[in-house]
Amino acid sequence: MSRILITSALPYINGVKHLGNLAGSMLPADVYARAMRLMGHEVLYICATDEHGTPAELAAQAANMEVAAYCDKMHEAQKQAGAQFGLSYDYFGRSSAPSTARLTQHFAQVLEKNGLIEERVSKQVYSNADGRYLPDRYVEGTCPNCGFEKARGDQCDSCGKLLDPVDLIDPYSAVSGSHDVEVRDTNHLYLLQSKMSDRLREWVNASTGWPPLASSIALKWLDEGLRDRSITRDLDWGIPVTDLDGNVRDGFEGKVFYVWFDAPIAYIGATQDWATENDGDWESWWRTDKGADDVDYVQFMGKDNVAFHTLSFPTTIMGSEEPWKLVDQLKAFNWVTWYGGKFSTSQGRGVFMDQAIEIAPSDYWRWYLMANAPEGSDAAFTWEDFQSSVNSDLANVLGNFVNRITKYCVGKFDGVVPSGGEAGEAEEWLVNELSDRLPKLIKFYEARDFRKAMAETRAIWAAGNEYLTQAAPWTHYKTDVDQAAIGVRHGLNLVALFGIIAQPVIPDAAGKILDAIGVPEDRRSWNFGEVKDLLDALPIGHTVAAPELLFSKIEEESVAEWTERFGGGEA
RNA sequence: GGUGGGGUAGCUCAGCUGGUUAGAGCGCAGGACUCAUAAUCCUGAGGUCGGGGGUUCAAGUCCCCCUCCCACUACCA
Repeated sequence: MSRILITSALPYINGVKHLGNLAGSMLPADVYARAMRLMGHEVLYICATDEHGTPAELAAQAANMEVAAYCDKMHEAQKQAGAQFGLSYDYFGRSSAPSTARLTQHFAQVLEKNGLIEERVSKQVYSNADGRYLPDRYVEGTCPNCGFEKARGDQCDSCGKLLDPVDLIDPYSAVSGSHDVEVRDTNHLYLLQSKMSDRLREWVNASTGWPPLASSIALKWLDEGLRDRSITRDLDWGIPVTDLDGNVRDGFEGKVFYVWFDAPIAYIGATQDWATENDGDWESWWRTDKGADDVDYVQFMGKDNVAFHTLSFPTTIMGSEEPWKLVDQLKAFNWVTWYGGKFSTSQGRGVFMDQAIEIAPSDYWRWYLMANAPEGSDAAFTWEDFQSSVNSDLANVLGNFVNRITKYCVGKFDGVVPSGGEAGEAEEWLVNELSDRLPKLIKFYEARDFRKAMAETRAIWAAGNEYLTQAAPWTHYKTDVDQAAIGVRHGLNLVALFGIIAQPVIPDAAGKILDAIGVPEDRRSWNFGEVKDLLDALPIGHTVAAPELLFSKIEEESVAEWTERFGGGEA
């Protein structure tokens, strides 16, 4: 038994997330959380919406809403989408909650006291028409290098050169289009990450079990030299910068913390809110002096978030010199690509969570996205693969197995688990197969190797079909009902086992299977023990039902329709 | 430009510190079975492991060069 703290990278507030976001952090974290719970570990799975920053303000403006109200609305929308996908958060909080604000202000003060934060003056473009400072990417103008007229302040999309917004010719606001912009001096707090380089490198080098993707990105940044980052912005929406008395710091009116400073802190804030609402003890998860030293902390994220989780946030934690829990394991994912390109919110490319749930049950998506998780490299999404995964793995291998044996039992044995029969070669083969595969399945889950865990899950399901072919109860039934009975009995127990191992990834279908077969709640955990006993776990005489059809197949017409509707197949 | 990740059977991908005839799923071909969602099971055909050079008794696996794809490049999250 261990205590495992799990967080998935905070989904940003400006819209319902697409399947790439789901596959890269929330879903694998959920599957892992479920598996660890089944193995008897004490799990706390925390997530939250990331609500601060310029895009939130602009999205609210576009929706013609106040930012706070917009965030309220989108938080609920994301919470609902998560619930529809069965994401089993222990708590789904918000980075805009007071808890995170207090912690953020606390960390900033402690870091400044420790000499890791200092105030500096920088130049920033101010738009008079918009009444706001503009982040680099919201300033557009003519590229000084190639003459492209819609170059962004941070980079020219035409020639690819990195730019500084003050170099743009005839700059204008990308928000309003106004050319009434000017460069102003503005003071900000800087996090002196460079001072932490050595400690961070030592820590990264000492970390084991990180995927190469995570450690290589962290080391790359360290090798290039960490730059000191501004952690405040000229915005209204966010966490105010305060002094020791809790008042707004002098000269920081109209400024707030940068979202990437406070977002990871929301992991802690959300845990506090979980504790408040559930009579829990947040300190035992986050304070190493209050019991968190035995916690195994695992973070899930897309590759774009690695640097923040391996460098920026650890700087905050370590630099505080307070006994906060640091991350132990990171699981970083590549992208799910959409017909050769990226999923894109702005261009409406790809499938979003709310649309996905409309066209297929969550289990279908969960299985497909995990079986094809972008672990080693980017993974291509195609409708044909989705169809093939669902039809072959879920409908044919698992669904049909459950269906064939339960219906046969109902038809020939009145739905009662039969006694009798003697174990032979088929049974020996099955025991060996399961004895070999179940430990591997557990190992893959523990190592967070999702593709392999799914392949193993499928292989175990397939072994059930193979066993039935060998045992052939329908053949024995004609001459020796007892011999047919052992095949049916083991088949039914396999149904139960298949449901049990399916729980982390396809919880809805697994629940239906286990309910139909009558496996009580307290017998659904992953304490496998002797394989022989697993095959006789259901009591003789116990009544089972044939569940409703678990998975209906995805027809060609659906694929065609979705391809048409979502624009899949374009270059 | 820099950095990182990729280029392995028709498709999607495994192949850790180099070592017997390079693997899986899907698809395809043939066969078996008939309990089942025309499902399942068995067998098989398919690869000069992006290209070239090198190290080694031995390289998909290490080194160099070339080439193609993707991501990141820090005030976008």
